[in-house]
Amino acid sequence: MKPSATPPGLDFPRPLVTVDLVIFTVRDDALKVLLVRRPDAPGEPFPGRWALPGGFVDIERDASLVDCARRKLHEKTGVAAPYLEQLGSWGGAQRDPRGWSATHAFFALIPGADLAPGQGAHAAPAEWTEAAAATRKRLAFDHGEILAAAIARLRGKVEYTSLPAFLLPEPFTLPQLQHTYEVVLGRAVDKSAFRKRMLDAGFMAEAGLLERAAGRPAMGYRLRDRAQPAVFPRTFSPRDAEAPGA
Amino acid sequence: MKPSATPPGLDFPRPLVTVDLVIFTVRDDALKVLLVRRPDAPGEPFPGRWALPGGFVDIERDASLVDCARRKLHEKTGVAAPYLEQLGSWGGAQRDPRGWSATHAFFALIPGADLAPGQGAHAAPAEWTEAAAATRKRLAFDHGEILAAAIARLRGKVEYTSLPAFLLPEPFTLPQLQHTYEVVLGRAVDKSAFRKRMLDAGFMAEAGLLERAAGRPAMGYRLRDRAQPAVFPRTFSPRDAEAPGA
DNA sequence: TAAATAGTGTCTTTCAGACAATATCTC
DNA sequence: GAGATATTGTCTGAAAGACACTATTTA
Repeated sequence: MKPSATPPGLDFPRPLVTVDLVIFTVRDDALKVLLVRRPDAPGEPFPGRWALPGGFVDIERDASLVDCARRKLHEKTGVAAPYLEQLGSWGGAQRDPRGWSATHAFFALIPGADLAPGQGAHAAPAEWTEAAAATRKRLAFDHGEILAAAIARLRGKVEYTSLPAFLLPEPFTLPQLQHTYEVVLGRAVDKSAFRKRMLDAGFMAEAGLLERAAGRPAMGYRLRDRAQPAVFPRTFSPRDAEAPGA
Repeated sequence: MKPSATPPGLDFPRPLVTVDLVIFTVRDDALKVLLVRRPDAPGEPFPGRWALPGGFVDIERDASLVDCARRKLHEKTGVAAPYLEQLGSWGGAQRDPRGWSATHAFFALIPGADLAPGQGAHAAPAEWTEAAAATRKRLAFDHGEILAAAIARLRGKVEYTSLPAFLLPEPFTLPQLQHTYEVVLGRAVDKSAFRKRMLDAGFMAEAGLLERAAGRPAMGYRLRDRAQPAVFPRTFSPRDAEAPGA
């Protein structure tokens, strides 16, 4: 172990350091985000309030910030290797009553099918909340602001990336993917143009025909790269050119 | 003042928290970034190495991370209100020999004309380095990685935003702006298409004709909003669709 | 008038959007 | 065949890229 005495030159107060997660999925035709309840124990800030899942960085266990995020995500959802992207950091004297704190926010996309209702064997009660409804809740800390930034980033990127593909279990069909886009964007997109764009981008590989409940079977696809989304040279509807994340 | 005793439940070791800056400007037809030399004092990590400007968050002085970034930027360059954007955060057990540390990286764009050579009345020797050359130096900490991320973000965003306008002193002309784009992108862009795009985006206001050394005077422009860049619905050259930041 | 730089016009190609038509499955 | 869903084809309009042309200054 390392010596516990603070080296000279470093004996000044340090901020609290946390990692928070905005975990998205699409379920029941709606974009949902995972919220947890703050504990009610005495001394806890924002008791009983809804908050983003997260917590302090454990410098004994976590080798890096991303490791910490991945660990917390796995604890909450049971999902091991989702799409995970850094959203940004928020820090200041006022955001946590326990003192100057800085949080590193990540956002994750997980397939709807990966969510058994009670999954994530963790203590705090968690709930999948519709994104629009979640922004209207008065969340703990500055989590309302972080959530809003995450939704803006997701919506913005969906206009010109293949991000929604990470919200679907594989293999998926083009109509399913289109539906996911429409749910996240909140508007309909043209079928023909959509298919041309997706197929031309070349980020999917065919994975055999999939039977459907009714109608013609659809081609199934898998992602060629589960780590990085494809980027399109144009946004979907030029009429509302919206900003990218960050 | 607040009690100095650590409240119960918070008595675990905390990471070191820093802010680092990637400060860009365009000067002498090149994209440049500000580097500083690490001190040579004993106990200092990476003595004598080049590094990004930055340092520890001072929880007494800095109300927030952005405040801290703005303060350090002003100390180094004398520039008060530049374009400042969060780049991301890097944290882990290995990046600083003094212990588990997390840095919040920002990137700033400042006009070339704002740089008197010796400006920024600060101790450490600082130097404007060509961006490409800076990436080849062996920087302290993980600053090489941070710098690479900043350059990628800048290049990516320049494809579809008005960011280069923040690298010019006002008022500026369209040919000057085009030249700045070309310096950052490292390739020529078509004059006609460029002008159409910039003028249609409507982020500039006319500011009177500017005399030039030779040739016809050019219209001067000012930014309507010095805080936010304009976003174009398409990238410049569809042939290389490149990713946005973050 | 020549040189230099700023600004505009025109043509072509590309491609998203709209929407109609066709294909393939179940019942 | 009817209904449902998947997939493809065709037309059109808007806009970017290429590039030639015009405009306004100084020497």
